[in-house]
Amino acid sequence: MKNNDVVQLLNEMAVLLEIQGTDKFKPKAYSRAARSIASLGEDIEAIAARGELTGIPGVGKSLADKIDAYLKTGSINQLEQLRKEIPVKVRELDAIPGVGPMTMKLLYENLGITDLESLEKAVKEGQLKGLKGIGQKTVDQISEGIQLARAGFGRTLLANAFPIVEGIQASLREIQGVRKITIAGSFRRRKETIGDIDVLVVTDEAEQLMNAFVHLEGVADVLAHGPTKSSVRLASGIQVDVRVLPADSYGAGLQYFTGSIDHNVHVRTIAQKRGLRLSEYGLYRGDEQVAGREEDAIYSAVGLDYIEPELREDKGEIEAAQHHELPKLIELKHIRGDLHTHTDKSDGANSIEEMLDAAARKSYEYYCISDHTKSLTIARGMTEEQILASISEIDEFNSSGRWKMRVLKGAEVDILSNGNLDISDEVLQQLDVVTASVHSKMKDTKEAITDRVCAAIQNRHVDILGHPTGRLLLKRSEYEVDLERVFETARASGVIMELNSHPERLDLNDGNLRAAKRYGLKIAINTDAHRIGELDNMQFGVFQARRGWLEAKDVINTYPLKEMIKLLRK
DNA sequence: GCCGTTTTCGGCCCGACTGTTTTCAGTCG
Repeated sequence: MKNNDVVQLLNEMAVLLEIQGTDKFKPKAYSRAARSIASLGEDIEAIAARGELTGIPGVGKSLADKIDAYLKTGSINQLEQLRKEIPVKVRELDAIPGVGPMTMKLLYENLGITDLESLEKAVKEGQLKGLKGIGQKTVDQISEGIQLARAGFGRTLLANAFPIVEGIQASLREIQGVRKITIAGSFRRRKETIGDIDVLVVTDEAEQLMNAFVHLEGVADVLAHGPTKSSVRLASGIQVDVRVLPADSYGAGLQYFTGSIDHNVHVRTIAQKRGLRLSEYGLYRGDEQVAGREEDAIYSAVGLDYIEPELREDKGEIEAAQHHELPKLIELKHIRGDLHTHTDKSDGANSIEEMLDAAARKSYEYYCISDHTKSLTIARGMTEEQILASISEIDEFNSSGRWKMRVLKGAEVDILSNGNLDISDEVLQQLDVVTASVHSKMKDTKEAITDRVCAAIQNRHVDILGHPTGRLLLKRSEYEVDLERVFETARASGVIMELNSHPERLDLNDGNLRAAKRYGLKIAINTDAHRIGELDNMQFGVFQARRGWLEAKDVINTYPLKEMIKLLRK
């Protein structure tokens, strides 16, 4: 997927245009488009192929042409031209906190600095001090920033942010005067990875809170320390921002700090058109506060239905809210079972009984055991004989009455490089749920992988396509696959797409879930649990499903057993 | 460069903090 490349190029152009300084708003338009594409989820090449680039918020005719040019030729003329005029390695310098376009311009024009290396040299030789607006503190900040840029402070998996957030909340709660603590930002929007943690606090003792906050255990660096806004970097690298607001502004603050930025800009523009002004302090007509204490009152005062945080990406949710057409999002309580789980019969850590006991504690109505199959030797995949033995075992479990829920017989079969499955049809037809997944040759061409997947899901025994893009967040990008063709084939064959809930997978992602829904496909939210604790990952799948605008009816494992079975292929 | 219950031109969200300044520009979210 080239989405990230396009994002980087547009961001680079935004900075270069800002350095050029001819038009104040053009760079903003480029950044906006970049953000919009960054949060797409869907493959931008697929969108371009449909000729729908201008359907992306913030992308008009001119940017669509540039993106097209990049996808076709690998370069954008205007960008090459800009790079010639201003040979600053924007992407390198932009990674330094506190250094923006104006600083880059100053450094380039006065000292000829174009990259991290030449900047570091200039700092060491003491050339920076004396430049207009640069004092010792700025030099120190840049010096530290160079190290940070080199270290590359990345994003954090949503699941990994949970314990950090809990720790912060517990510490802040102890501080005198604190009345309310809420985590906003991308964490509240349940994005698959988060860049920082935004904490909103209502307190009677703002100064005391901020002093305590910047001295919390684990704080490595204080980036800002004011009476209403402070910012630190933890030793773990993650940045935490705290905002203090009066109780009367709590709802407005929550709305504002939950974002996303594009969602906020859009809502504020609507407020403006109604003669109102919206900030984190409230919604105002002149000096009079119209709303502010409650978040939902902000939305209703500007004519919008309440928008769930997971939808706040300015991807059509505001228009839907105006027309009372928002989806009624799926919730964890709707889930009646898990259709993709492992045991120690393949590469799981727990026995089948241990997994079933744990699943039963979740009051599931059904639960499917789906261990790997033989060609995945690294996972000790099961042979046909072993699967047959496991089928008898599960039959016995079901008749024993030991577990109230129905135990379903399944397998996660391997899609071989020729598109065949590694288990015979005779065995597959005896299973209740067959999930087919790609685990090998992920670097094949797009055409080869797409052919392979499409061939596999046309096998009439396949019910679910497992983790359809194979990505591992922050580790491995998705394999090249034409999802449109896969969705088309799945629709024709009645195959269900998996939303794998593992925090590193969350595959399909939000944008692709929406695309799958457009194709009329049903989704199965599964944990792919390899140990008891991972059964709890179901919540992350549900978060992602919500970001993909899914309702309970779109997800097969929200249906009662009999209806769910009917939704599977015959 | 984008965009439209003020529309195809003329707008473009809003505020906090910092460092370097005597009133503000730059950066960030």
